[in-house]
Amino acid sequence: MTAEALRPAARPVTLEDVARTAGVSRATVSRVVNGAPTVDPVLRRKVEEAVEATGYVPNQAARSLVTQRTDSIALVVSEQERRPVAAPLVGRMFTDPHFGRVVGGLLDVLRPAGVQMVLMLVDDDTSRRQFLSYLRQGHVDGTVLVSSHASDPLPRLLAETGLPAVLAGRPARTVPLPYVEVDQRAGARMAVDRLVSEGRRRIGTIAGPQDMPAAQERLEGFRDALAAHGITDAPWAEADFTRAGGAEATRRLLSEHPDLDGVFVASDLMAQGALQTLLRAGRRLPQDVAVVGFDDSEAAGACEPALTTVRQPVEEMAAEMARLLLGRIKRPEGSPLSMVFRPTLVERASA
Amino acid sequence: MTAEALRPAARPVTLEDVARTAGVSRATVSRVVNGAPTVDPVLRRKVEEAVEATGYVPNQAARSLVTQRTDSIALVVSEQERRPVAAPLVGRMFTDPHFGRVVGGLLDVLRPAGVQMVLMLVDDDTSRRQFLSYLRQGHVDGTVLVSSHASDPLPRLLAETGLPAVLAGRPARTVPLPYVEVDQRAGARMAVDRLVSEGRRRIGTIAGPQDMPAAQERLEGFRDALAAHGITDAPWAEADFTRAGGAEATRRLLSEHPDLDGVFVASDLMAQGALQTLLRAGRRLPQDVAVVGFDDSEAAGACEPALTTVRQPVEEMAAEMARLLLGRIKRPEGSPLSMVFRPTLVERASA
DNA sequence: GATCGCCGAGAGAGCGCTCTCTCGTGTTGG
DNA sequence: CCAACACGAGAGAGCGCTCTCTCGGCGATC
Repeated sequence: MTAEALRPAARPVTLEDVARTAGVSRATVSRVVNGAPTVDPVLRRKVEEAVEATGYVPNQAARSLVTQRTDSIALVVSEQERRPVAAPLVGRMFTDPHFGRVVGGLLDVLRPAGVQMVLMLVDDDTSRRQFLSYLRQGHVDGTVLVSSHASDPLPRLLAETGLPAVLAGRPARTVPLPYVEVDQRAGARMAVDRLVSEGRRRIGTIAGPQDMPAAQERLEGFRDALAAHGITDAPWAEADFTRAGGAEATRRLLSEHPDLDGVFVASDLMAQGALQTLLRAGRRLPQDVAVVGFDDSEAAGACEPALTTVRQPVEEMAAEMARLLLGRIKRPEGSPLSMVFRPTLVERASA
Repeated sequence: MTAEALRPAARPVTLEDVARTAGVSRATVSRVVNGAPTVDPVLRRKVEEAVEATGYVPNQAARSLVTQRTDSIALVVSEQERRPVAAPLVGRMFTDPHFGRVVGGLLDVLRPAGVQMVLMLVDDDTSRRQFLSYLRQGHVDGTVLVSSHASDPLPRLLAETGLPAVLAGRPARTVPLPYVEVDQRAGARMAVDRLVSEGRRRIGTIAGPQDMPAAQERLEGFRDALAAHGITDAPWAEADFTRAGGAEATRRLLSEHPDLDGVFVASDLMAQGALQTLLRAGRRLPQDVAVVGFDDSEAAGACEPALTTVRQPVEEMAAEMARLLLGRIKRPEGSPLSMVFRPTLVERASA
């Protein structure tokens, strides 16, 4: 490696430079770089050597300008507007291990495809406007949108741009965009079936925020499953998908229904809080109260007792989102095909 | 909004179009869009109306091509090479809540600056090469590198590109790049001081992987602090910064030193595992064994008992990295100025 | 009243690349 | 042996934008 190669201040190497050192035209170098088949092997070799010698790297901006592609997509997290006071710096979504799994699953497909991922946060009108204009600027070829609140206008606005996009989870209102999600109702049913098969009859649930479609469906699935077992009483408390929220909601639920012998908690993180509350209330687990979580996060196995939980294949779902999106980028006219994954029950000690 | 505006298939609006509808030249539109001062207010108004009417959004690729800037940076996570078998799809880094806090802190500074963040994972030669060539392509203006392993060649390679970059944490080998980190030794000292002031004398530590500089320094700080208190025996066990690893290492440590009355665990996640092991071994916490963690993650407060821990201001540190990077992008010739933050002790129930 | 200077706007040259079109060469068939 | 053809390579026209340079018009100066 020459000193030249180390100095980026020097004029960057262009196609022209490579062409000159290889003794061919710009067009030929372009063909070689882009793997066109119609190049004489001898010339190809010469060009490759010239590329090597000059340290040439294509300029993405110039390429995008003519191809109208950027080979990158946006991962957009749309959160509820921050409250004016005391909110953490930036949304809590990023610290949720669930989100990390989504990122991992996406990258697993995007990286081999040579597609980069831009991470964006939308949490108010300004950032929403910025994001939409960013999209229209053609800065990314498509979008994966993580939007959890039913009232979020972003899925609709995104659909209206007509640009390729995929949603993480079914939107509250029907929108002409493909989505990927787990069968929430089936998951809740599995949890209830497990609790019932363990002989539990006084079963409650800690539900997620009822302005989130996913949380709504888990609650509805819970109720339907209980009804299917002939149980009409379905006590529940709402929490915010955090550990602390789960603990607090469990306290409320327990004070109103001290005789509970089973709980379906709509996320593992909340289940951690629920277990804590139950233990502190003197319940033995699972003898007195059996608990089933949702997600099968890494923490589930580390709970005390280890958490029986409904597994959703987050990484595979994320990978599928990436594939769906790349497909739509390639053929935008195809019909928006969604995918619903089946959850499975992971049996551990808590139920 | 007209039907036209909704149809992206239609030829996108360019500067030329705006210029025509406003009855001015391209140059003037460009001046208005970029806020140049030397524009007649009347014309400016006309242009703004034309921009509004046409729905014009500047093309980033074209702009980058001439300005040589992209207004985006890369957040690069460099992990140890994956093992060939049984490794999870993509590195575990993303599911670590610590990482989420870093992302949040970065975005907090980048968003107001209008700078986008591209998330990249480097975990083998191929992806490293891809990343470096991505950089040289000028696809991003700078890099924030999260690299934790001492043997990682990436910090050096990154420095050699001469492009703006900031490191999360001090690199093992000195490299001409600014870094941001917490004073690891001081943190370990705070933990030990706390344990000693609680009357503990038989103190061990669960250290992080000793191929990570941060983990090394915490261990060294631990030893130095014990020595300062006249304690020469410093038992320790190494773990991998995971919950399960922390639990396992604690088992080992405890079997060799059953009389331990205090433990400094080099991360909260590992501390969760340590608490579990200690409880299962019949120790009362904190009466029999006091425990101090490191990080002050969200989970620390949710532990049973709540974890006394060394807080590092992750979000502020990340924000500082972003500021440092933006500064270097603006003035690359400035000297690479690093920052070391002071940790604080958060007192809870475990020690 | 002529000259100078200044300010604001337009003209136009690229930025580095892709891609179509054209042309020259080698190959095949009649 | 020549026409028809295939194929590989070069020429050149942009992609949409910024920015320098130039120029017209105006007020100030002598």
